[in-house]
Amino acid sequence: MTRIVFEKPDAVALVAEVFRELGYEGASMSSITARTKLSKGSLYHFFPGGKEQMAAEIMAHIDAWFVTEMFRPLEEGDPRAAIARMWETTDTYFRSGRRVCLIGAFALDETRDRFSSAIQNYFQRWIEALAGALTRAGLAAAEARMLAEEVVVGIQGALTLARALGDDAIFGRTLARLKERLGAAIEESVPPARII
Amino acid sequence: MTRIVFEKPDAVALVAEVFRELGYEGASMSSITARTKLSKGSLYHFFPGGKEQMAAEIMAHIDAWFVTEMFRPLEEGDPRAAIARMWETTDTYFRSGRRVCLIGAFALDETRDRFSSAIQNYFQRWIEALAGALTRAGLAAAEARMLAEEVVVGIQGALTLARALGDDAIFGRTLARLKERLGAAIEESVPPARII
DNA sequence: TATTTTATAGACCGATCGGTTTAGAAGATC
DNA sequence: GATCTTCTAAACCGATCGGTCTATAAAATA
Repeated sequence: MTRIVFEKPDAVALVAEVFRELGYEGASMSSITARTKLSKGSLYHFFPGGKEQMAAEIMAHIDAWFVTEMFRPLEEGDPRAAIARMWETTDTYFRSGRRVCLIGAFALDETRDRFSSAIQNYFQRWIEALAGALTRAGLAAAEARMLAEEVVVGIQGALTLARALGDDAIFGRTLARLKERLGAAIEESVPPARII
Repeated sequence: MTRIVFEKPDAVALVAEVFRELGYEGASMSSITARTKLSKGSLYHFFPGGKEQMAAEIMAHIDAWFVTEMFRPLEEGDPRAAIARMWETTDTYFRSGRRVCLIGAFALDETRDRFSSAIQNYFQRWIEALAGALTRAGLAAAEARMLAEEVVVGIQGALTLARALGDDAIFGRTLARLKERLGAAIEESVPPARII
């Protein structure tokens, strides 16, 4: 028999796609083995805690990726550059609306109760990181916070509607609209010194 | 033994709440019987087609409700009044963000493939009905369409984030923001005759 | 090359899955 | 009140569930 060998990071990524497509409850062990080609033996070798551990590690992996690629730049880097990068990262990560947000999907059913703190942390950090960047770009804290919330809400909503309507274009339009709105808000708030 | 008697409309509503909480795959027959107090006998009497029929009838029921309470008024009634009513209906129906959108949740995993046309119709009609009302209120068709899309996207995103953050307040804030934006757009487009 | 560790394949387990059937209670019709 | 239809309760079904276990192949270490 032909034996296929996997490394754990690959296993995490492969299983993640199955959860993304089928949801936590919808992803049965047999569907995971069928779609990833990982046998049950391999899966339980990498994830002795079973489905729950798989989901937990996947979420941690996604979170870590967003932290380095998006959150930390927003928190620490040049705000305008980091925001520009955020639009690209978002569009690329979600494959222009064709890929659902696993963490957002987990939030909707009772799967949320299993992973509530991971889910909460992810969205909270996204909103706060973006709000921080907007504040450093010159916006008032309250306005920055509201706009950051609007952006993350818009991204999640657009992902839902892109799937619901079977039309990715809505994701691109939403991203463009949000980008413009943020750009306009930053423009308006340029410090007086530069206007005079 | 005490026998509990149900009528079908009640059965639909009760089962709907279970799907809402657990998702389509997460809602097992045993969890449905446990939460609704409907026995398997009753459930298969009302829904001989099993889970799939339950979900289909629930979606049809939700759709019909939205048609009479929201879509038709937007399509046919006074646009400003219908839009005002829409904000109230939305807030009430989704219990200020504590209740998820079942149709939106179904859109995210492969449950979508079972009910794709019902899901698509629901969101398409919402967007088009609202765009129609905005057009009749004086907006250009393209702007109306964009704003309508923004509103439905915002509502869906806010529902996701309300659950994810465990904070209903975001739903109210989003609704208020969208309401204000729509109001401003309508104000701006009052016909010249009324300005002069 | 011998030994040990790591990872894979798949049979196997009890529990639960969605769904069916049967017996009979409650409601409706006469 | 007899009859018929509607509806409920729960035992029951094969299939699938998530998870365990064993044998062994491959890789790493010696």
